[in-house]
Amino acid sequence: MSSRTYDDACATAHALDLIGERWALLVMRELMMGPRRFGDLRASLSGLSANVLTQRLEGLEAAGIVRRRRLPPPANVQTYELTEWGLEAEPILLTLGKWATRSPLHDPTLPFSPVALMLSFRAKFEAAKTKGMTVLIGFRFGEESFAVGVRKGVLSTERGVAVAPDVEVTGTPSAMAGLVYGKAPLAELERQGALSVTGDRAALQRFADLYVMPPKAG
Amino acid sequence: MSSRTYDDACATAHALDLIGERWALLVMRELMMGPRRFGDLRASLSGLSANVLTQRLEGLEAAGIVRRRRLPPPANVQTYELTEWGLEAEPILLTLGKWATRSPLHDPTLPFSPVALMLSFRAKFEAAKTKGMTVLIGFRFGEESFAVGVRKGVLSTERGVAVAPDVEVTGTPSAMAGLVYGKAPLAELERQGALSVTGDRAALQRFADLYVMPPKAG
DNA sequence: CGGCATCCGGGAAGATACTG
DNA sequence: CAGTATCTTCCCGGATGCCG
Repeated sequence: MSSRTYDDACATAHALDLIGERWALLVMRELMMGPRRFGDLRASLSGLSANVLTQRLEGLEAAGIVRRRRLPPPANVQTYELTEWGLEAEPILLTLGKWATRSPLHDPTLPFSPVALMLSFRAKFEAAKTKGMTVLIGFRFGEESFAVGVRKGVLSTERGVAVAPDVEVTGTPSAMAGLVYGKAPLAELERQGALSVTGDRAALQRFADLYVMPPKAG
Repeated sequence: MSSRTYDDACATAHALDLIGERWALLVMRELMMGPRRFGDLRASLSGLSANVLTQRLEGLEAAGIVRRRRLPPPANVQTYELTEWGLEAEPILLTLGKWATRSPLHDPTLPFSPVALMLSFRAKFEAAKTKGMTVLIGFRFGEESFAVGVRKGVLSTERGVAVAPDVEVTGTPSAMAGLVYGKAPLAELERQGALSVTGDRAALQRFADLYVMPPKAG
């Protein structure tokens, strides 16, 4: 792929040859919840310029991590999606995220993409904390909707509108992260208009209470 | 750290801000089995030039991942070691390695550092396969020695000379990888002089048989 | 507008030489 | 041995423009 290789038989080094270039893993992150279009990726990754995105998609496609698909007419648009093997890279993203949560330099006030929020739910989920909890939450972040459920100690996160959810939340991923990770009071977030909630607020709060932040390092 | 940041609240993106620069994760890899000196790192990471290594060590130190320690006289040399939090990054390396093992482009004939071999043992170890096996192996790769043991379904890998091992192996990490991952016949490797073994060859073979390669992707 | 070339400035990476 | 200084090369990031 990249001409600048590590020339190292270690599989970890080879992984970095494949996906160690700037933006590559974040492009993969945005594809983790399903296919996306060129413009979607560009919109979710501010700072990534079009030419670099083109290069990354080419590289990832050549490596067998991303596949491009042209939808049949009348849609006739091109989408990018992860291959099966590309999807298997999810633990890499989750492990990186879990580790960096302890960084003293981490600034949670920066922009937060919807997909990143969903993956963070997966990364920090602990089945042992659910105690038989069952809940289905519908999220709406602008145009993007997600259904998040907990059932029998298993977390499910899917793109799409939730059917008959216990509670529906509209707002920004940042505000939702403030509730879950920053432990901001739900009533306060609603009062500010950062989140608007319809349905079972207590269920949403129970979901947020599943998550606790590890102590900072150093 | 790096002035070129992703400006993204996602913890995964922040991780890449911290350790996403070229060579950073491989420097951390070489520190995973204990403190090392500047020259050790350079020797293990061919292609990494001194100025870049200096920059990475400075950056990792500023981020709280690496600590530099000056040994007291008469040694009086400087060593670099991972902080506690830096050590916690090990799952990142293992996850990357496990994923990349399925890459069709992976070339296992390239140079292989001793530490990389030890970490690969950890990454691909499966307790369920050990079936009560107990074995202690001493490895010697040039100046570097390691003790690798399996006991009660737990793998231990430490730097240093093994005491009363079942079997001792001298050779290169690549040759050992050929035995374990390439399933090269031990007798053949010995005949070629790639490995020299004293002690219980069957125990070494049983250890190698713990490992199976997953199918390539694509 | 989506996708992808092209050009350019700045900065990081890579090789070499040099210093205590 | 452990870095530092310098120079070159190449990648990244931004802008522009071309086509469907």
